[in-house]
Amino acid sequence: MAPDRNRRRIPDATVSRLPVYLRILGEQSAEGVESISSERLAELGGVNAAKVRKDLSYLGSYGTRGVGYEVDYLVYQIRRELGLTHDWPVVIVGAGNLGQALAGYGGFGERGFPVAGIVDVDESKVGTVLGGVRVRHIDELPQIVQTKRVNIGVVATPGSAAQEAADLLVKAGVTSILNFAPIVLSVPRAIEVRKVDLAVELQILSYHEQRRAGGSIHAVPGGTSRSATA
Amino acid sequence: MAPDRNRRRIPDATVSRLPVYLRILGEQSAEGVESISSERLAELGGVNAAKVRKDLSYLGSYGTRGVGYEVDYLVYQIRRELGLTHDWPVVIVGAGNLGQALAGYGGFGERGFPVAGIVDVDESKVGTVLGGVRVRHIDELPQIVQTKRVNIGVVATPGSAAQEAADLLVKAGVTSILNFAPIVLSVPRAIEVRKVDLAVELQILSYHEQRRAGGSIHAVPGGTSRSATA
DNA sequence: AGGCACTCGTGCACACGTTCACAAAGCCAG
DNA sequence: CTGGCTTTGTGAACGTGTGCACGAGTGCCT
Ligand SMILES: NC(=O)c1ccc[n+]([C@@H]2O[C@H](COP(=O)([O-])OP(=O)(O)OC[C@H]3O[C@@H](n4cnc5c(N)ncnc54)[C@H](O)[C@@H]3O)[C@@H](O)[C@H]2O)c1
Ligand SMILES: NC(=O)c1ccc[n+]([C@@H]2O[C@H](COP(=O)([O-])OP(=O)(O)OC[C@H]3O[C@@H](n4cnc5c(N)ncnc54)[C@H](O)[C@@H]3O)[C@@H](O)[C@H]2O)c1
Repeated sequence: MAPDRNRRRIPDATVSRLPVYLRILGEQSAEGVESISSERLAELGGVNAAKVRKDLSYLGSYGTRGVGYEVDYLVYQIRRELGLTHDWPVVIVGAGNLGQALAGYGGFGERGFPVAGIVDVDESKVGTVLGGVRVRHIDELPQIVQTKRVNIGVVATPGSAAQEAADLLVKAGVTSILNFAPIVLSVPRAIEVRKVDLAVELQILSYHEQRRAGGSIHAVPGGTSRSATA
Repeated sequence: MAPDRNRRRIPDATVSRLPVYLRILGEQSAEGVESISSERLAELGGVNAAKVRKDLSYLGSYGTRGVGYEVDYLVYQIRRELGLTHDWPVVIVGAGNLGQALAGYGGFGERGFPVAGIVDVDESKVGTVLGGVRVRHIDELPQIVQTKRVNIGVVATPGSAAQEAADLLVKAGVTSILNFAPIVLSVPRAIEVRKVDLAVELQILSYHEQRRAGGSIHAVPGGTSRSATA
């Protein structure tokens, strides 16, 4: 059945850049800019102009040759393609350091991802209020997911509890997971998982630092020439 | 420091997976496992076995055919390649929700990235103690960077202040930046920047959710008749 | 010693992503 | 209407990443 997920597939690399374009276009729109060229958008987004055009071409031919792209219309098209025409409530599992920071961060709701709930096993945390949301016991997870129609879950538990948290999220009906714990989650194939691992990021930076130091161990500050982006 | 330090470059994709292997190997080592095959490591890391072997081959030929890899030795080699043979102190700019969560997170120090300092412009935050580190005024940033030999800076300010924070980090002598603010930083070419943008991650998940619903939800009433003539 | 089972290391083909380069398309001035 | 200028959209070349398939070592068992 429906062997063809018929819609033209947008390359992963492009999907990961569309949110960046979207944010920039939103800012430009707020500043009253009505039209923008791929060149300018590329500059603001720190990418190549041809890449911008190719990325946008996957949405359709929404530019005007010789002129550029109409900002508001492009915002609309990207939002539509990303499924941002309506809110996606999220549920957070784990109300520790990170869960609290996430709950207390207004940027989520603003961008269409309101926190529908936050749950924890720790009784001492249940009942406290974070960012306007009351922490509830993890047993209430299924109920939250169902009544609030939550599709996206966030795992913010220690690594040792992350797989269990993911299992509970899946059982409750969540179909996408954003995982902050430093482990590889095992989930059914149909579940989309994205991982954010700070330790990995730092270790990648470490690799480059180590490599930079290659010849002589001590890095010399200063002396760097500013990149002249206009 | 032989000229041979001119080690062949390791592909980015591999560098980003080495930390994952490292964590798994550490766990295995702690459990008393002495030897591991590429197949098993691939399973634990959620990747393809051939990929594991190819990745590890960039470090040199440290496996034993017919047997596998010696866990502790591999840990040593990966740590060496990633530059994890010594600590890399980091400095955090911005002691808000996120900065506090980061400072209060022990996992950093454990993995070789101790928090050398955390700074903020907000006088009311200066002096408070987070995760054992006292928040200092941003004017003290250069001093922290120099006395603690910090190479890595973390930007955890609002987007509007992130470029300024990055500029100050660079001026203070930092050469790698981990950016949590949702903007594209402009820095000298020599500076390595990595970005962690939660909004982007959520929007990517949104894309897949929207796509999943594709068949049953009619998002576009009548508009844009783009037939699938390819 | 020889054979066998196992697993690494890697050549190769293919998929995916990036960038260049240019014709086509649109706008505007005169 | 024409010519000149700008910018898009995309074919094609190139680079990077992935995964199969298999030769080459290694250890064990008989
Ligand atoms: N805090 C950070 O800055 C940071 C940075 C990088 C990664 N992380 C990762 O994020 C995760 C959370 O970090 P943290 O600092 O918030 O940890 P934390 O220990 O402060 O909080 C974890 C919370 O999860 C709860 N919990 C434990 N088991 C649970 C379960 N089975 N179900 C539901 N809740 C459960 C605990 O009660 C606790 O409140 C960890 O995996 C950590 O590695 C955190
Ligand atoms: N908190 C989260 O869960 C979360 C999630 C995703 C992204 N982010 C991003 O992380 C960044 C920080 O988020 P937050 O929730 O911690 O914000 P926040 O407002 O709680 O904290 C920001 C801190 O930065 C300080 N600051 C402002 N300007 C500064 C400057 N020029 N120099 C030094 N410090 C300065 C402020 O005084 C404040 O303490 C934001 O860019 C946000 O978009 C946060």
